[in-house]
Amino acid sequence: MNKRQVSSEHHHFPWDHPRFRSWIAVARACQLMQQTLTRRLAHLDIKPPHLDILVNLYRFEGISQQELARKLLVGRSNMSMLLPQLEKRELIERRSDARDKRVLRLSLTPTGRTLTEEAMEIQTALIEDSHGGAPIEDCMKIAESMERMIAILLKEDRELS
Amino acid sequence: MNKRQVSSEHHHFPWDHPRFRSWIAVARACQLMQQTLTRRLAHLDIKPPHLDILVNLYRFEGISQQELARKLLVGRSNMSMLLPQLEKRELIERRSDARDKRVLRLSLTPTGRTLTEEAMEIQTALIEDSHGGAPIEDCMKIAESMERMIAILLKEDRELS
DNA sequence: ACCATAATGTTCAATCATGAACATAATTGT
DNA sequence: ACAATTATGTTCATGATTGAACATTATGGT
Repeated sequence: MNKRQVSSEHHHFPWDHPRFRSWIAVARACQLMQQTLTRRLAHLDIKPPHLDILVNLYRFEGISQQELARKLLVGRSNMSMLLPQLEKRELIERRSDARDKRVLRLSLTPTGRTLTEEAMEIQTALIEDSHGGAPIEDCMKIAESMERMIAILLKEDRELS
Repeated sequence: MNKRQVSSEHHHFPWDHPRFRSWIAVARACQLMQQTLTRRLAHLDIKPPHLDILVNLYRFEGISQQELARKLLVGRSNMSMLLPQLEKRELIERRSDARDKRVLRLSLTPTGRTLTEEAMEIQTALIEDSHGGAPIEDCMKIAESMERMIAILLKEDRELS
């Protein structure tokens, strides 16, 4: 059915659109995934936002707070609130850059690295579990679709700044 | 040992797993979608959580707060916080059920209905935009995958209650 | 009928995320 | 060189979400 026809008809509801239904499913799956991950991480005393940070520090040693915030699609102020907590727990370190005195370079402590590895195991296991043995090719196609969407949405983002 | 070392059979880092990368993409897409939707709804003075509520009231007239919370995968207390706001703005009504004096039956006011229709247009348009003309069949496959995941995760949910 | 249990909704304190306003440091244009 | 602009990080007030404790009402077992 044609998009234009659909949107000009009288008796159609958003939830009758395949794209709409599909997107609702994606959103609900994300929500559930977050909640389940929160439960499974509870015994490590970290939450999904912390894990996101730790994984990125694991991957990109020496990243700045700004870069980190951009990768995570959150505000800088969010990092300013969360990172000192992780620093107090001695999971991460913040050292100021000699060249640019504005930036703080982030890295994991040995303790933080160990914790991150444990947490990543949990996350990976959850992702495997929740996929229930679905074929890898499906995953790849989903990833493609999502990355296209991300590109489109980021473009809109940048256009209004 | 080289961090970047990856065998074709065994993935050493989470981000080398197709499922992991795919899931990260899904999560980021959701995040961006929420942020964009928040911006596009701003002039109506509602946010995505409010829209979720309104759409469900549009669809399921007379639903209770408990049922609504279950559909939205949020806590009952969340509804107790948000619904009075919408009621004060005269977008919804809450009438107590005669048969069961515990439950409050929810419905949209005419104003609320109109606002909901406007907001749903915006949401539908955003979903269409962000998909960038991807084929409907891809959407359907994604929906299937997500619904399978939702089923699996809900099962785990119920098992520990 | 009666007591125990479950279901529904509210309140409250705690936590998370955000944007605006701010301070400091770097960069650019002239 | 210097003023204007941009970039980085912090602080603060605000709003969203949660879970626990609570009050009220239904339901079930005896």
